[in-house]
Amino acid sequence: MPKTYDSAGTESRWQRIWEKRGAFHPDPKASGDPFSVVIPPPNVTGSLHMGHAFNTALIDTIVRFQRLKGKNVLCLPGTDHASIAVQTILEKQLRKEGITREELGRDAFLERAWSWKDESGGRIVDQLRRLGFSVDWQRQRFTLDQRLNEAVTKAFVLLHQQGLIYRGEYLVNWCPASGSAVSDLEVEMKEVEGSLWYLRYPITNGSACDGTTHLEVATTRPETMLGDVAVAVNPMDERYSHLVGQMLILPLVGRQIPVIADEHVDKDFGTGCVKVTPAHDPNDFAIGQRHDLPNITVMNKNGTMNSHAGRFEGLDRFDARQAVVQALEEQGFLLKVEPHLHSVPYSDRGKVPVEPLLSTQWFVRTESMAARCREHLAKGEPRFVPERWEKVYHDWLTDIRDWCISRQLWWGHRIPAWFVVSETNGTVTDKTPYVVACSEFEALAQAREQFGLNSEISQDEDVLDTWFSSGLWPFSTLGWPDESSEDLDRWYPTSTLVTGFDIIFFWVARMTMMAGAFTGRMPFADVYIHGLVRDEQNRKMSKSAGNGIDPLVLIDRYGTDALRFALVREVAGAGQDIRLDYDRKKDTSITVEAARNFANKLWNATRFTLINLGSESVGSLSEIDLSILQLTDRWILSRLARVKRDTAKRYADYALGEAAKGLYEFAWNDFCDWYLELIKRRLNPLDNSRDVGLKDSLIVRQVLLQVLSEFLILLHPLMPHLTEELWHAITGAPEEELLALQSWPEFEDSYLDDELETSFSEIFSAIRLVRNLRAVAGLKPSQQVPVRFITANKELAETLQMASKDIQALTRATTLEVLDPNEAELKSSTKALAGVSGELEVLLPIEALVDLEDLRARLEKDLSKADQEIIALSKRLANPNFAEKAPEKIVSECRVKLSEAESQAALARRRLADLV
RNA sequence: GGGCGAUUAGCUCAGAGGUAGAGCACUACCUUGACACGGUAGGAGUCACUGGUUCGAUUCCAGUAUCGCCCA
Repeated sequence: MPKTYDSAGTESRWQRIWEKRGAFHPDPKASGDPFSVVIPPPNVTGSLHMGHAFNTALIDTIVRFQRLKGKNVLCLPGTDHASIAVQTILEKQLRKEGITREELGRDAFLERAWSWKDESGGRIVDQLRRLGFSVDWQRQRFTLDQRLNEAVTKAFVLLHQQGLIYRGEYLVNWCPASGSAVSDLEVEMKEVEGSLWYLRYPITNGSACDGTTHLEVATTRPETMLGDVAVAVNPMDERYSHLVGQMLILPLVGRQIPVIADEHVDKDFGTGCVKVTPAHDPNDFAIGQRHDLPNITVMNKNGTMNSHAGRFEGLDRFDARQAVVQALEEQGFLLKVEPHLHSVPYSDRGKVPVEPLLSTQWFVRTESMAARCREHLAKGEPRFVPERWEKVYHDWLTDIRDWCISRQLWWGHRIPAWFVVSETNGTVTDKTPYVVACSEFEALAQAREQFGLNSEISQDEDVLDTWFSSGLWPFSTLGWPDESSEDLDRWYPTSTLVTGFDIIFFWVARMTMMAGAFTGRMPFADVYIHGLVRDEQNRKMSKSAGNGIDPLVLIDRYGTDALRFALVREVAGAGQDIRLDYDRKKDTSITVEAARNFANKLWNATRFTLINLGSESVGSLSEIDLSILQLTDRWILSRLARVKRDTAKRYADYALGEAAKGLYEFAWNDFCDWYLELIKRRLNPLDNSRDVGLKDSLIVRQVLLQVLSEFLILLHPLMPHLTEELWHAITGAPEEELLALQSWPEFEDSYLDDELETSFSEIFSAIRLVRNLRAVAGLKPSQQVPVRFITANKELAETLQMASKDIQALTRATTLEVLDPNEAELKSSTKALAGVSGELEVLLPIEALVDLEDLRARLEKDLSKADQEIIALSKRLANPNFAEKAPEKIVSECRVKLSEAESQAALARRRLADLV
């Protein structure tokens, strides 16, 4: 075994073996309780980023643990077709070639899309493999797969039958960049430095009865004034109430529009008068509905002005703004312009301001679906971890709006609705009736039945929002709507969903709504919500900001396991974001490096074990009599039992960061720093021949093997490749026998020994005290000196006596004595170095000339610390309220501490006095 | 405007009603038969601020400040 761990070779090898063996391809008929997870399907256009690595590390830790616990685990991978993203990429290609998608035609376009997907869409899947993700690749799904496509159609038809899908003309968020409507969730509000233009709208016939000649309106979007149909004021606004009902002349257009009163108008904004443009603003749309106003759309879907804009027709919306303002100014209608900070809705994907646009779209009626989810939630379904996200989910469901699901795109699930075009002279208008069906054949039959045998039908051109299919993911991937699917029967509802808080609305809530509607159950029992990975400056990583960190770079440098461990270890806090330190110039991360070092530490601990195991089989611990174990062995077994119990609980409770930290601590501190050092004496053949014996040498090897191999199982969910490699190295198991498929070592209460653990921490303190003294005295590590412990505490003395050989070995003591103060009195003659800790005093009776100043300073510091503690503790004990009201346990603890501090102070004083 | 979260060692973060912990960084010593991606020892913090509850608050409560996020 080489001295350092090579992650790259090991990782790719085990990934190959796992997959070749179908290790993670479960049989629905197999035994074990089902445990299932569907992964958040990454976008096929994407490449692996830190968010995927993080999410994967968490999911894989959970599912690998459950697999070890004997569950019948399915972890199902897949990708999402990402309508807008794919279409954007393809249209960019087409633009380069100088053609439009319309010229190419739908079928040819889709053909290209599929070949693009086949070539480039697999990249992210291969990258997920490099994370060692234990998913069932044989069950991999894509949202546009034939079966999933059928599921989407079925879902649409069912919802339509239930009256939960409707078609209607509403103001939607129009993304001019992608040429499609988008849902409310795909719109991001951005604070933008804009302007507030004050416009003068003249009153008809020159003036009103009070002589008012015009009204001033303030607007952030002057170009939309071409579509104004009214000016609204607050009914309580005394400045204007007498003008309500008066007509105004719309500048540039000349249309007469009324002054109306609407209580949603804010008296304090601008002038208190707002122009009403129902076809271009959501608030205005609502006002228009209330007052039965017409809607005048002045823009085309590509963001240019239409014929209603008169002479501005054809101008882009931003150019039109300039032109309209200029015209208003020239004609004296512009009063002033003020800088104004306001929120502008931007399209998530297109990165351009969305345009509220009146158009006919398909919507999902969400209220009843959301209500059903709220009912489930009241019963704790699903359970959110951490809990606080439940409120976020609940509040969104409570104040939910209908969901616009149609997209004017081609790549996606085509809406299964057919217009009966024969009813409207062969064209599709808003009035054209339609039928919804699972196939064109059924649609035609329906149309004939309803509209006569000569009916002609034509399918809606639009596709569905990608999230519509993602909403079905937990059950469509398992075979729904085929209710006889074995997978569905076995693994639905799924156990846990693991995802970032940023898609609770987009995805989690949509899945629960869809699942409620189609399966009557919530799609997962638990939702584990994690934070986002942020960069070294705490910024959210994003493609557009260009601050993403490529996980593959870190994997190449430190290994997958190191990256996984680092990410999980950072996540102890409840759903907080994690910040990854990353040096962009050097492509390094200290956090991941630390995890890599941990891997190397384990590699070497295993190397040590192998060197000492020898070639012959040592057998397993269960074959030997536990009572003949040495205390050191019982101690490490107790520590192991504890970490076994704690880790199982932490994995199961999604306290993954704590699990990682606990394992790290056990491995590095308990196992490597103490246990391995303690047993070296017993493993060493020279010592064996003297006083330890062959039998003990065999036992210690068995314990060593047992502890390490069990520990490797505990760590396996976090560092799967390394543990698989090391486990094979020490057990000699054949390649086909995988650690990933072993059983979790169950916690055994009988191994836990609190008293023994306490004793060992006393022993360790004593060892540290000696080492500290040696360091202070400047003794060379190689220099061996006698050590004398003095304590009045009999139990402590016994403990130290019991471990004297170990202490001697670890402190390089030539001899070791444990004395009580009286005995010590008799023996103390020579000058000695002295140290004090609690009730324990240590003397190194050496003649060596050392600078005693350091020692004095140290003792003085100990003394003042003890004195301070004495003051604080006696003050507290002197308070009658404390003795009365504090729990007895605390009070007695306090007394014990006081007496310890007093003895420490006394010892330190005596030693100081000796140091003349 | 409403809501949520954060504020603890130089950095990144844990923590719990009883005088603060880890990793990294730092200092000194050490190539000792697993490991220098290592070992041993060490230094380092008014737990953001102000009040309240309590025998006792860094921890619970209220408010303030700063930062971040979500919703409108």
